[in-house]
Amino acid sequence: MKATATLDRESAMTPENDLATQRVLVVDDEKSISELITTSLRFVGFDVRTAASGAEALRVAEEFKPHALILDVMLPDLDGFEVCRQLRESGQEVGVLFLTAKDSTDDKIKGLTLGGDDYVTKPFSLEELVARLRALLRRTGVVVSPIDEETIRFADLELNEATHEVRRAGNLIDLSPTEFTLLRYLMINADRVVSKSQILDHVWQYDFRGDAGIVETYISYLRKKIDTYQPALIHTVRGVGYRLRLPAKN
Amino acid sequence: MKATATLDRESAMTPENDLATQRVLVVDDEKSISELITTSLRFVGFDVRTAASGAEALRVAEEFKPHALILDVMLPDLDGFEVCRQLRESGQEVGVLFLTAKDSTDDKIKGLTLGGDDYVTKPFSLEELVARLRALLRRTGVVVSPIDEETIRFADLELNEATHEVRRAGNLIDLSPTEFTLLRYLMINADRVVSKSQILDHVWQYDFRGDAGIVETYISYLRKKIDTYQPALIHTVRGVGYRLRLPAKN
DNA sequence: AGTTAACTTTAGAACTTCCTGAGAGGGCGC
DNA sequence: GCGCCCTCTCAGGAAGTTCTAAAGTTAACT
Repeated sequence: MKATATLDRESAMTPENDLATQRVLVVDDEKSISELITTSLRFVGFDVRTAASGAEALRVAEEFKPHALILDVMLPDLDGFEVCRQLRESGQEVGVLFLTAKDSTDDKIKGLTLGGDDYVTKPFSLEELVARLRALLRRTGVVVSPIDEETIRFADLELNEATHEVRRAGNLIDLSPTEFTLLRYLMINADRVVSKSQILDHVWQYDFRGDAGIVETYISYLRKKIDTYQPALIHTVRGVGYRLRLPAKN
Repeated sequence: MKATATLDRESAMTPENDLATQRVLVVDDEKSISELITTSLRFVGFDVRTAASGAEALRVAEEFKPHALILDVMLPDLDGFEVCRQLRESGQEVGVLFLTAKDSTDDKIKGLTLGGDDYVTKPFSLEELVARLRALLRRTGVVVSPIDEETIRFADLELNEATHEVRRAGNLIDLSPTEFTLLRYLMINADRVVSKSQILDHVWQYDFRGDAGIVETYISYLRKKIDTYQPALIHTVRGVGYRLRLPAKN
């Protein structure tokens, strides 16, 4: 499931194709987390390896040469920052997306956004993680895939990943973080029906234990903000899910 | 148990089909469930084996090399996720369709829809299960079956799985979930007579306890929606069942 | 032509799903 | 530590769906 890319003539049908595939090393000692991330990233087209400790990460990185690391700050041996430091010292150009606990007040986290790196707090939603990873790779200059634009458009709706701005018919619309992620998910899947449980799985944090009713509430919020314009774009497919679409021809 | 012999179109064996036959391993400790699934999958052309525990699943998988697993999460020994993990660890590329109770809120389920895997909640209808299994095999890149488009067509009827849109002669038709599943079943079996009990077995959830009269009612609903156009496509074969066909006969 | 079984249609009761408003609770910034 | 924004739960009502049951229609067989 890679190579969604337009194949340029030199690389078409050859192993060089794989050169466009971005390599990500996931470092976390919690198996369930690293599996969740790995599966998801593989599906959206990354080449993924994992490591369960700082030492292992350094070992794997040396031969895998990842374009980016997803790196838990809390590791059994070295901490994430130390792994990052040693990696850079050995001359590897690599973007790092740190995973940290929410209550972490570590100063080191600050200032990361000055460099190319970034961090995501646990628990995260998969949509969020993938979006941040892509933004990081974009910043650190690694090749970008076609589905990796900064602005997603559907009809007169625009959503900008970089600025987090959303516009309908040119008018700026203010969305909360959850509303933003939900709208992005709908836009990525424009025209397809997505079920409430798919939405829940992608947009909400992986440890959310409530029921799918929350999705209805947020759809309602979104409609109030974006479907006060004509025509309505968010449609309910009763018993199945929701779908972003233009008024049906006929 | 029901599961009468349903000879769907795609089970007609030709040598080409044979090469493309996909292997599915069904893992469930409830015999009635695993038999129900097995019978159905066999009739739609899959090569099926079963296992009643996690350990057995791993053993069978090793020599059967399935393309996909249908895997109950609740197993007497290892849980479904552990089976999945060990399988992947041993290097087997395999898509997994998990079966879970409706109220299961297991974290591990999350992310499956981003990854290639998927899950179905019990009780399910066989049409649903097969549709999801096919979608999964499509995603994980295993051989593609002949009817593997997102839209199914018959005469001037179109049914799109992704958008859930149904059109007759280009006109959009609004169907309830049950009507949609019933029409899909008729379309998959276009030109072939399907009995009321076959329909009941495939379209309704396996724990439906009512009688086959419901099928007549739903056929009537469908006719009102799709056979108000000429020519009528849904035909009764008295004493046998129903058949989707064009008037041109022989 | 009459009888019977098979099928069709309709009506409506029971149920499910969806929408929305109100409000509790938590976190963050001022 | 106060207020504001955001998240989430819940509950009532509206709308849509499912299913049963009964009455109407057709076909098949004598």
